[in-house]
This record gives sequence, structure tokens and C-alpha cells, in this order.
Amino acid sequence: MVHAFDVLGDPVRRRILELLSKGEHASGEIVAVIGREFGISQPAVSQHLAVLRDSGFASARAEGTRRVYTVETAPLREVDAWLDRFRGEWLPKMDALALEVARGKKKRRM
Amino acid sequence: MVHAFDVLGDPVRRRILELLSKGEHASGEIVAVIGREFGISQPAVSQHLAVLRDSGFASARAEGTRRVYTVETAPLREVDAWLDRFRGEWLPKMDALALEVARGKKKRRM
DNA sequence: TATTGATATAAGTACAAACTTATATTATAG
DNA sequence: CTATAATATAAGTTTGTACTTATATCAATA
Repeated sequence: MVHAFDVLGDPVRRRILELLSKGEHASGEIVAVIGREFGISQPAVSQHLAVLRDSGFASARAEGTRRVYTVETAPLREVDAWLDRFRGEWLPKMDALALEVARGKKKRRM
Repeated sequence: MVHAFDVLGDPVRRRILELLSKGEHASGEIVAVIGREFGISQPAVSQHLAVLRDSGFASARAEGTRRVYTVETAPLREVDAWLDRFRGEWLPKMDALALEVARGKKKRRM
């Protein structure tokens, strides 16, 4: 299986995820924006969408002949978790209360 | 300039950063571990170290004939910031207190 | 100061992956 | 039930980049 960071290693895919972070979008809308911004073809964008689907970063539902894409957060949370090991470096003095609150929230949601 | 995610798109570089997250390491130590784990040569590892230096993920200081590497957090914080736009999805109901605490901490450190 | 040890750089190769054009699929409209 | 519109897949090409081996650099030591 492909690693989350490998997927994010491509600027086109990152841009697509940025678009999806604002809400759902049909394939055609994504093709329009990406095509304009990166100058690549419809199949190229479609292939990137396939990568995002296969890696769990996005899901698509059929709506007539359109495919509407939604961002999925699981792999993004993986990335976030990977960053945890470095957080001590840039948040060296997060106090007990803040940690408590954060940890409490996390637990509650599992 | 190369994007932070492009740098993290390589498993060897991610592993090197994981090693550095535990503390400083000389090039030779990194070569030993990575060589064993990935089966690649000293120059290959050295080239990855160069990428990490050039992209600001790591810095090195000379210590005799050794080069001691340290992780630098700036680009990692960039990645963290990029993830912000998705956090609303998996932390939808972070309460006012938690936000207050987090925001207070951030401000204080600037 | 010649040798060794640790690391970096140079130059060339190989391969994964991001493109291209062409075509297949599937759903709606006419 | 054909035509069109939206999207995906196939097949082939190109290219960036992660390797390789060979060599340069530079500090420590004998």
C-alpha cells in the first residue's frame, strides 16, 4: 500500500485536497480548476483522483453522470500522528491543562 | 525551492527524521541504521542528508571529522499548518476552553 | 607530512510515476 | 435507442529522482 506522505508528495494532489477541504466537488469542477492552474489534461486529473481514492484520501459518490468527491480525514490524521514525535520541539512547554484538555477530547472521540 | 511535502515523500528521509526526533546523530550512525534497514550505500544516505539540509529539515555541525545532524522544526511546522485546513473535519467540536488554551500558548510564544 | 577515517560530491544509470492521446464506460437527453 | 456529456481506463512516452561506483575533501593521527 502507498504511504500517506507519498500521496501528498504531489502538488496537484495537494491542490485537489485543498479544494476538497472547502467542500465537495464534482470531478469536472476539479478538472477545470486544476487544468487551468497546472495545464494538465482531464485524464491526468482523473488519475490523480484515482490515487486519492485508492489511498483513502477521498471518496466519490455517483450523482447522475457526475462523480462527487469528498475528502476523507483518516490518512490526514495519520500524517498528523506522524508529526506528533516532533511536536515536543516546537511546543516544548505546553502546560498540564492544555495537554489534559487535548487528551480528554481525543479519548472521548475514540 | 522544494516543497516540504516533496521532502517527506521519501521513506528514507522520513526514517532519518524519525531518528533525529530522538536526538542528534552523526552521519555515520545514520548511514549505519539506514544502510541496514534499506540496504542502500553511504553516498545514497549522504544525498538524502543533503536534501534535508537544503530544505531546512535538518542542520549539521562539524565535530572533528564527523557531521552531527539535528532536526529543524520550521518545515515540519509548515506541514502542520497545511493540515490546519482539515482539522475542522476530525476535531469538529473542540470546545472554547481548549481553543483558548491552545491559542494563548501560541500567542505567548511569538 | 603521509595515511587513515568520515563524509560529501560527481557522473552516469535505472526505474517509478506523472504525463500524453485514444478509447471505453455509463447515465441522461432528445 | 441513438447521441451526447461526464468520467474513467488503457497503452505508451517522458522525466525526475533515487540509486550506483568512483573520487574529492578535509580533519585527525602516526
